[in-house]
Amino acid sequence: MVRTRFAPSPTGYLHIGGVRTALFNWLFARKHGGQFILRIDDTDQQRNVQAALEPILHGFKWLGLDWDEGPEVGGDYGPYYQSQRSDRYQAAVDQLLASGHAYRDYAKPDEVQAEREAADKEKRSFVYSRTWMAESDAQAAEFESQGRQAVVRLKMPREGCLELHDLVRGNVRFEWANEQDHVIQRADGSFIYHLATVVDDHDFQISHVIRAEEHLSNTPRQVFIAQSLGYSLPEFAHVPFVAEPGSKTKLSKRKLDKYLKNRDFAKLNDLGTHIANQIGMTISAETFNPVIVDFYEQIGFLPDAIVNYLLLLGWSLDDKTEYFSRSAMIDSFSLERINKAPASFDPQKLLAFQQHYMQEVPVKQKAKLVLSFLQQAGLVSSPPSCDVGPKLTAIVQAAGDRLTVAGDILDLASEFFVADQDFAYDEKAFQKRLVDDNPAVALLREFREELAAAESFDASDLERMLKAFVEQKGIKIGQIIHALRVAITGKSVGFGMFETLSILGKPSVLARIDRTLSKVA
RNA sequence: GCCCCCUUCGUCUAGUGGCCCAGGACGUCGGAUUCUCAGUCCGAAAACAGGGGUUCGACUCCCCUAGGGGGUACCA
Repeated sequence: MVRTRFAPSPTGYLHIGGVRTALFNWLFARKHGGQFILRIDDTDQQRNVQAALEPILHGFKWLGLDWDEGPEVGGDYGPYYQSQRSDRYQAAVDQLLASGHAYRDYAKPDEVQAEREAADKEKRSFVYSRTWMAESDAQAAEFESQGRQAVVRLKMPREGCLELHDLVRGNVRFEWANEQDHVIQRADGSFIYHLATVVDDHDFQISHVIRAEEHLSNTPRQVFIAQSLGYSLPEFAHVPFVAEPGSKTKLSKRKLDKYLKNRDFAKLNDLGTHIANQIGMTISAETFNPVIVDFYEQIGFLPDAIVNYLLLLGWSLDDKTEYFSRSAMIDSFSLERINKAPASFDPQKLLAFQQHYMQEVPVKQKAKLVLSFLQQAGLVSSPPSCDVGPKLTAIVQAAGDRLTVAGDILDLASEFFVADQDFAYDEKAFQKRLVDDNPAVALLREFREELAAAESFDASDLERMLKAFVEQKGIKIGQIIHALRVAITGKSVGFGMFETLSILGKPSVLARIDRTLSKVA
């Protein structure tokens, strides 16, 4: 039975690199009909674990990565919160102590530190002298009488080596002599991650530990713990981390300033803040940026786009397949095809996937996506009045592929939702197309009358009308259409002209032209 | 310092000794379409880190160097 896990710590946000690792775990479990488990790494967290966990669970749900055991769903192997598993960890430590695989160490931190520095000075690798190792209760009592406190350390082998087969890396070899007597329980009784994770993985019967590459070097000590406890070993697969844009350094949420210097990253970030501002979100770079999954939900990305992009960040099926449905990715996923080198996060490619998936969304559904942005921006009331539905459909239809992210609707179509007297003019466009000696102004005046007399405001009828008008005048369509666009939308760019006229409708179009004409005069 | 891992176009990648004077995708540049902007279509430039081996033959195997990254905590 395949059982995989992802262990988020409740930090209040879901990191994009973490999701990628989680995705691989999820995919592998689903592919083999196994379970995907969420375990909460809250050992060093204070209160508010639930509050800090909520956005993370929300992110998983939004992306469609469901878990079989863990918070909210429970399971037979719980508890799934590390903070509730201390008795298990204590039992493991006791067992290790009893079997001689660990010992109480009464060294003071600075004493160990001194040894470390001495080794450093002599250019040899540090190995703890075990000077304050208590081998008997009597010795322990003596150290304690000196006012010393104990930590529990692993009594690591000092010769031989460990050979491991990693499902991504292949065979890896470690010399035991290079390993320290790592601490597994602190002086205050709390437990170190490595101990906890080994115990949990065993208790949860995890079959495959799929985690970030940074844990590769930590694996020997974990193997030592597991073997000393008599556990059978899970398979390991160390996947490369997601790197910074244009770099090989691990992507982190703390180096935002640096990433913002990357053009593409900055562009994505700007898109986000632009939309956030329009919908009145109060944001800070701490909680709202492209490293955090929530960012994408807030500005109207599609989960499928993100998941597909992340899938290909370090994994590929072959030399041509780019788009994967959920079931296709589950079918074709394998650990063996995960790349060994870190892959850097490319905002442009993410956007390209988003564009592709957005193009596939049916108009009805796009209208729904877009509606919430218009409501948040205060352009449409909630609940919307009943004429909004058809109008929205027409707008989304007219927007076509211009809509990449749902939040784009605000730039694309806000003029359709403001009063005729209130839409704003792009002054540059106005100057270019509508200063009073521009011949387009007279044409506009004339065409206004034709529009007023029009019986139909269907896009196709309007197109026929303008073409006839243009032909009759002996001019090119460009000589009036740009002026018309500015006159009714205030902007120099937009949807197809005839769709725009049609969506606005006759009364609005006439009112807007009149308003513009009076501004020209 | 020591240990471990990694290294194909700007980026994501295909490539498991001859199919590769290296294929695809994003991006870039050029062109076409057009009422603008998108989109779409066509085309171009663009990479095997370097050096030694092994082999009839190396992007593919081995060694070295360089570069990058991770670990080395009473962090996870």
